[in-house]
Amino acid sequence: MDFRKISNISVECVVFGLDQNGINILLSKRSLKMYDDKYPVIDDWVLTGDHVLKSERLDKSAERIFYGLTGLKDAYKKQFRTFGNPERIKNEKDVLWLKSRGVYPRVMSVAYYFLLPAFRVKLCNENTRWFSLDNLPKLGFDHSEIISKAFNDLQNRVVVEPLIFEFLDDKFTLNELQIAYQYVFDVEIDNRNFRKKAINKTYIVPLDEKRLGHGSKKPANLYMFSKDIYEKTRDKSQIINI
Amino acid sequence: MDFRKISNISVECVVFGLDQNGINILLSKRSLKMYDDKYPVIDDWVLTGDHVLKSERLDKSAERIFYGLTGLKDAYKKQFRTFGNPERIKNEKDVLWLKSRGVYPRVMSVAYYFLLPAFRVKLCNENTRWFSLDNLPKLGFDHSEIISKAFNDLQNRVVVEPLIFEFLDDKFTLNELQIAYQYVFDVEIDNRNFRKKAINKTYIVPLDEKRLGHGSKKPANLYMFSKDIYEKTRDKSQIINI
DNA sequence: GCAAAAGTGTTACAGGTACACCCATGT
DNA sequence: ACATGGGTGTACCTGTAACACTTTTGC
Repeated sequence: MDFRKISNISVECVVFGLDQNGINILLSKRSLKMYDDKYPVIDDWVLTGDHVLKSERLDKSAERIFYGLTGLKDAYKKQFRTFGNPERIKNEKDVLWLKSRGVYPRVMSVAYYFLLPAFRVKLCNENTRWFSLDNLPKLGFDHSEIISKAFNDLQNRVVVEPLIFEFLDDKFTLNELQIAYQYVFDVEIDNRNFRKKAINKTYIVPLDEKRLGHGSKKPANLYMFSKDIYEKTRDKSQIINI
Repeated sequence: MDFRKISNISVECVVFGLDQNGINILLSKRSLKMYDDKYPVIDDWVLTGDHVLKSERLDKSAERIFYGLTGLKDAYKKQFRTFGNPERIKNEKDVLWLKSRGVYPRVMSVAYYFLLPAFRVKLCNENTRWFSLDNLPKLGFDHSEIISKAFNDLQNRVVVEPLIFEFLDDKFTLNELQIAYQYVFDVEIDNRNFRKKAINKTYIVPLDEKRLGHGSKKPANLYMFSKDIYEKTRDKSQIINI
């Protein structure tokens, strides 16, 4: 195993976490102090990434970075795009940052996104925190673009693959599922119609278990997603939406 | 402009071309002669790719390679994945090939696919030709995997975006459209139902023009796709397939 | 006049949409 | 007893699936 870093290739991670208020992104603080400890030259937020190691698979690299960020090992991840234009880093601060790290300025960033319910991440320091997707701060590098491309890919994929369940706990209520869809597509869904549809899906399996609390007084029935049934019952006829 | 090549980053192009018989892939011959001109050590088929130039955008690189291959400048292209595992090239022949080129063995390949009607490409030498997607030869490197990932991404995307039209001429008949869907999803579609559906889409615009020939005796009505209308009439309510 | 693809209509059923109130429980 | 989210039913309508024959033209 060769642990040296490949100087011109990095992996960047977009972590999407769903909570009651919507979709959030996990960002890290970037700060650079030069003349004065109190007033850093750079003090903003960025996605988390790192250079790929010489003998490391890309997926492993993404997992390593994600683990460093969240302490978690299992979450859905998707490599969705590589950003590598030469003029990608042109902003003065970004150039300064890279120089301070001695990095060659044209870096290919292989970008991944991760999906999970936000509560799974236990934040333990001030340098990492959630930001609401629709209220992001100004980000360093081209990370705003990376996030918007990631979200776009996510929206497309949710139509076609059962990714929505990645945002939920293993056991979830139908209302939680509905809310997840609403946030992902920024739409309102009729609750009665949604439940009918959901209950008719064989791969959304009702459990003999209820959840208390969560603001409600009446306990809600829990369901789970069966990937198994999903794959067995999946057919192509839905397809021709033209 | 710096025309030197980046040694560890390449772009690979998967060119999908549709014709009457289905979906085809454009491949290039790879051959390496060492001891004997008649019996090359390597003589097989691969995707076309090249190293990215030092000051070239990734998209431009893909366009340059595609142009070299087909002589065409305008075709739909999509960057769909980057392949860069260290153990990606392990086959003896592939290692030999790279050595003969003096290339560093861990290369990140940013992979694109292109969509077009096959007839647009005028083939002019023996080293490039179409192969039917479901009857590919044994390919060098990990190119089989790249193609299958590309096709998979394509199938997903066609559900969600109007990519199917990229496979057709600007003016097309409804039967051609139907056949395109049939090949992409490997399904049979009822012609009457399909026509009803298609005619009801406002973005599939009937033209006052007919096409003769093509094996048929009766001329077929031509249609065009209006991206404009598509985008204006697109709504999110189709979405919740769960 | 025949070969070859283009084009057409109806019926039955499934699934979607719109819409407003009662239920179970904790406090 | 009241506040809170959980949960339900119906009528209408739209869209889909299944199905077989006629039309237009070139040869």
